[in-house]
Amino acid sequence: MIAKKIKDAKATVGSERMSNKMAQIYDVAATLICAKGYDATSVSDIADAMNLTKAGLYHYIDGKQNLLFSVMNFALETLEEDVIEPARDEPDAMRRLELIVRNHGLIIMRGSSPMTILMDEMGGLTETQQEEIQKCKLAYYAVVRDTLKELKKEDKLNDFNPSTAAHSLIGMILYLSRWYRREGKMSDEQVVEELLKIVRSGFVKV
Amino acid sequence: MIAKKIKDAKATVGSERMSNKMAQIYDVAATLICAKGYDATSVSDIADAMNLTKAGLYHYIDGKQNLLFSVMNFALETLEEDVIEPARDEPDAMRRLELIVRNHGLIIMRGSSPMTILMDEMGGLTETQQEEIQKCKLAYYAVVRDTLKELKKEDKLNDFNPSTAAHSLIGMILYLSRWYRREGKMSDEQVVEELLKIVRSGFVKV
DNA sequence: AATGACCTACCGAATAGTTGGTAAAATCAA
DNA sequence: TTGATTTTACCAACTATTCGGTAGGTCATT
Repeated sequence: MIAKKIKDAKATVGSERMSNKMAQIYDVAATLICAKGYDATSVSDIADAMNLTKAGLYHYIDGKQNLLFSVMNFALETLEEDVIEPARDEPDAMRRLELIVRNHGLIIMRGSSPMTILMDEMGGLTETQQEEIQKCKLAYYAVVRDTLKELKKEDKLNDFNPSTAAHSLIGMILYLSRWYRREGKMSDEQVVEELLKIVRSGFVKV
Repeated sequence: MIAKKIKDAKATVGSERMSNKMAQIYDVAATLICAKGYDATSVSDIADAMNLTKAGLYHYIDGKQNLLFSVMNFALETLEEDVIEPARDEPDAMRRLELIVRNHGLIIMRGSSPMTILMDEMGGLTETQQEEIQKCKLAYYAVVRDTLKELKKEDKLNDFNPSTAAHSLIGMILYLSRWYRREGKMSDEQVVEELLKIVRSGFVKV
């Protein structure tokens, strides 16, 4: 009880409350940008959705472009924590591949708007920012490709060019955001199972 | 008779020149929009690229939005002529599937900017226009799905949900525009072969 | 008194689209 | 064929609006 009070008090004192608000801003911005596109979303739109004026919102952010950059970095953190980290901890290449498909697929189907923005709104960034994000994307792509290469070494992969196969696999996963609807017939778990079937029989030697 | 022929010829020359110019406008617009995005491409940008003033360009188009719509319809015509028509003429489901992957893949890798726009810039359209384009996209998707269903009936398809498989396949193909570079190591034909390998071993029973 | 969390009111730049023209080409009448 | 008329293919200049961003203020909390 006392502990809680202290925690609450501390929360009030600045940084946590601040970062709560920042998180909320990122979330609201991501939702809007994901729905309407970066250029079509004005700073005022975001401010309105936050029940702030534009100038009020500018108290928290330092420009529209940097806000987009932050949202994208948030998406990359999610990707790192929920997909790459678990994959790194899995020594078996086959299970690692399945983990990647499952975790990345679920993130997208559960509607992570930052993740969608990460793919669609690169043009809104500075060239420097683009390069930084691109570097992270390539690192992710490398994880997938290396896993496929490892499978090939174990003779568990069909005779594919691992690079093309990795891109194709990622394309398949990312495209989920364009067609999967939560109101539809299939649950996200069911779709993951279907994807895994394709991966198992398509990429992996039988 | 001769007079009519001459008139027709002249009419043809006139309207052909016109539609040549229109085609050129669509092409230039598509290239710019594909490179920078719809919102970030101003009508003046397109006019400049056409060596016209904005007012001069407006002589040919009736608004930015309708121009985008026309470009997208142009992409759909390409899809119809170069992918769907050839597929319709192929009775064998297996070969039909291969034709789709090959033809659609090649269009994208050879840099059809209208095709990329078709996927990325739906938000720039009226709702009515969006619905019209979406209808065509769904028709294409249905062709792929029905082909997969047919293969399943012939017992040549692994036990997939044809709907999910169709989406995944299309996602794989469309993603080509995001990673394939003509300056890279692989030729478009080579990539097509890789995709077909994935399709053959992944979607089709061995 | 100082700081954080806002707001009102504004600015400069850019943009989609229009108006009112001109010069040349195409069409038509004699 | 020629002269008159209409149409085509443009352009310079302008309007109205929107947008990203800022200056300078208020007010409550600390």
